[in-house]
Order: sequence, then C-alpha cells, then structure tokens
Amino acid sequence: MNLRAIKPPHETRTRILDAAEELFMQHGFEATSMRQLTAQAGANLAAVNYHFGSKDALIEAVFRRRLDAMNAARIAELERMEKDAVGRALSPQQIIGAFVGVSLRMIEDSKSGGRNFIRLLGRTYTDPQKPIRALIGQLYAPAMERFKAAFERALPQMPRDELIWRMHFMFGTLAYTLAATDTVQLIAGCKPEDRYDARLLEARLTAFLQAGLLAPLHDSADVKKAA
Amino acid sequence: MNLRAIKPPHETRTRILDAAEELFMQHGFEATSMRQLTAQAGANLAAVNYHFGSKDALIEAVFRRRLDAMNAARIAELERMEKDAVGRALSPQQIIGAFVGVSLRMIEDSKSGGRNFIRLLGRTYTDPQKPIRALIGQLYAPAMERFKAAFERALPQMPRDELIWRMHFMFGTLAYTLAATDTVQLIAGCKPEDRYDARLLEARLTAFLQAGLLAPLHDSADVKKAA
DNA sequence: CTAAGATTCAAACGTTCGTTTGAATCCAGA
DNA sequence: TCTGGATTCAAACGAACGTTTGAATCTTAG
Repeated sequence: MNLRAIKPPHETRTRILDAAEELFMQHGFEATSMRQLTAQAGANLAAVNYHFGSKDALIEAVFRRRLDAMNAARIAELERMEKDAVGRALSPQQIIGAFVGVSLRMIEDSKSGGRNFIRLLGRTYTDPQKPIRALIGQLYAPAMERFKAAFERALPQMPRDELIWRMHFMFGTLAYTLAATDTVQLIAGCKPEDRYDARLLEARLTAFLQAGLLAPLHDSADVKKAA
Repeated sequence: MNLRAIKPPHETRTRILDAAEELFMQHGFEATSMRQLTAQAGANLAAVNYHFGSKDALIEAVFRRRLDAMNAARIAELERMEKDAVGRALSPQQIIGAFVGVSLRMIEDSKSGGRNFIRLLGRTYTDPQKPIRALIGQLYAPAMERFKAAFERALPQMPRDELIWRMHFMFGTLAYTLAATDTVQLIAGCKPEDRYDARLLEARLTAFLQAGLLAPLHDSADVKKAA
C-alpha cells in the first residue's frame, strides 16, 4: 500500500524487463545479478523466476519484446516504398534508409528505454554465448531475407556473394555504431554530444553505407581471378 | 617428469595466455572460470594468481601480449609507405590497407593462435566492462593518432568531424567483420569457408571501406545546414 | 651436495550466484 | 463476506566462483 506509491505504475513484469534492458546494457548479461536487477526493478528476488522461469528466459524475453516489432517496422517501411514505386526498383539509399532508420529513430526516444535496448542489441550480435546469437539470428531472419531480396532487385548486376558480403559489412557498421555510443573513444576529438543527433547520424551513416554498397567491383574481382 | 612429457613445451605463463585467448574468445571473460582455464592450460588452479596476480590482470596481459606489436606493425607499415612516397600524399587505399592488413593477416596463421586473439579483440571493442574498453582504447591510442594524421593529409578537403565519423564507421566495420567470423549468420547463404580466404576478404573489405571513406559529402552537409 | 629461490600442488577460504520453498498477502468473482 | 488463484515475500539451498594458504617439489648457483 505505502510501498505501492513508491513503485512505478508499470506491472512487475514490465519493470523487470526495463531494469534488465538497462543493466544488461551497462554491465552485460553475466555481470548483472538477479539481486541487482530485482532491486532496481523494485521487485522481490524471486520475481524473475516466477514471471519468466529463469535468467536465460528473461534475456530471451528482453529481445523478443522489441526485436519482432522492430523488424516488422522495417519490412512495413520497405513494402510501403515498394507500393509507392509501382514496379520500379527501389534505390539502394531507400532500402538502406528503411533498415537503419528504425534503429536510429529508437535512439532518440530516451523516454521509453529504447536507447538502452538499441545499444544492448548492437553489442549482442557478437555475444560469445551461442544460444543468444542464435536467438538474434532467428529474430532477424525474416527481415534479412526481405532486405536481401530488395537489394538483389535494386542491384541486379552485382554478384550474389559480393552483395552478401557488402550487406555483412553494412550490418557490422550499423551494429558497431549502435553499440559504441558512449563506449570506447578510439579516436580522440570525437564529440560525444554529436552522437545523439539522430538525424545527422543517420545522414552520415547512410552516405557511408550507400557508398560502400556501390563500391566498384574490379579490385575484389581481380583477386578472385588471381586466386 | 612423466607429466612433463604430456605438457606442451611452452612455459606455464605462455600456456595460460594461449588457453585464455581461446576460452575468452569462445565463452567471454565472465563465463570463463579459472578452473576451466587452468585445466586447459595444463596448470594448477593457483597458477594464474601466481603468475599474473588476478583474473583481471590476466585479461590485461592477454591484450598487451599482442596489441602493442600489432599497432607497432601498423605504424611501421604506414611510415614505410610515407618514406617511399617522398613528400607525396598517400592514397586512402594505402592507408586503409596498412590498417586492416595487419588484422587480416593474423587470421590466416591458425598455428600461433593469432586467429583466436583477433576474434576476441573484435568483440572486446564493445565490451560492457569499462576498464577493459579503457585498456583497449589506451593500447590503440598511438596508432589511431598516427592514422588520423595520415588520413587528414590524404584528404585535406574533408571536414575534420566528418573524417572522424568515417574513421569510426570504418573501424566498426573491421571490428564486426573480425568478431563475426564463425558467429551469427544473419544473412543466409553466406559460405563460411569464404571467410578464411584472407586475401579475398581483404580486397572486399578494403573496397567497401575506401568507397565509404570517399562518399560524397552533400547529404550529411544538407542535414547539418538544416539543423 | 646443499641451500635458496622459483614454481607447483591439494585443500580450503569466504562470497556470491541462480534458484527453490512455503507461508503471507493481494484481489477479483460468487 | 468468503474463497481461490495470482502474486509477493523472507529465507534458505547447493553449487560455483576468484583467491589464499602453506607445504611439497622442482631448479639452479655456490
């Protein structure tokens, strides 16, 4: 009763997911204890096992809560564009924008905790735990298939294996950019406040990715023939 | 005596570092226990604390063993190029090649365990633990300063903040490419055996990075003016 | 050969971890 | 108001963690 007034208005399940998002982002999965997590969520230690079953199941729930919706939004934006361009192929820039825009827009809303999730997600692509990577890959699979098909339609002259590699590079750039916000400052002189202007960041990132995707082929083709 | 025949010929210190490199890469720092690590190294449980002082100090030693030499090699290759091109500015491709070549060449030598280290390193750039990121940043600082200066000389017309962002993107692409070897297969149809042809990978990656670095400026500049 | 330092060893230390338990409490429907 | 399922709670569980200890065992120089 008097305690209820202190607790945020969310349900316990939601408060746990929010706390997990923040603490997993700050300290990683292993380094975040259930005692720390439930304390931050204002819940009892046993609440996680009651509501989710185990810590691993909580980790999975953290990703399922946001990732399905994110990739659905990506596909929806892609299909909206394809409907607008009746028959005509989309430009690479449009496709790139549909993919990165969803992530970068989520950084801006610091209110819903989406930023925490984006940074956590960017790091988890290379998580050492195989089950976690498998889950991420599974949740991404539908969107990845869809975007690969869109790129193939936009770039019919590009060899398939080359396209896959360039999509791989593009995805890596995005993942690192999302994860490295507030992390290691490898290059001195980088103004951190710049990182949170999502519009400017999106323009910079899109220009970089588009140029990389459309890079001339001959260099790698030479090596391929020589090998 | 009879045990000595079983143990690898390395000293205990080296065997521990090798085992740490492999297990940290496979499972991460927190998920690797000292018992597991010393067992793989063929050493006693207390050996880590005897030779390194603590688990954290071992992690630091793992990175110091390779990273200083790697960045020294990068700087040496850059200075050799600059000596060859007497006064003339280096091409962006040359500078990129000097940076990524050292990493990618290390993937090939599966004998010395360098591949384990490269993949571990790629993931650690975004490690949640702040001291670890700080160590990585400190070990990279001299090389980063040097390469930033080289890019500024090669691209005098590019705004400084734009260059820093593009270096950031390039570094992210490399980090993810190194870390994601054998990890999540987000894009179906990617042949894993391709990933170990370092020459082909280097050509592909360099072409992508060079194009991104030299991407036209106007898109981001427009947004900048509008903001 | 022997003394002394370096290294290895089995054992145990105290702490923290994720999880389980069973009683207490809340809360809607009859 | 009473009841039964859902939820919360304090307490404890066994296991695993990083580290420490002190004796045993190598290694080497005099």
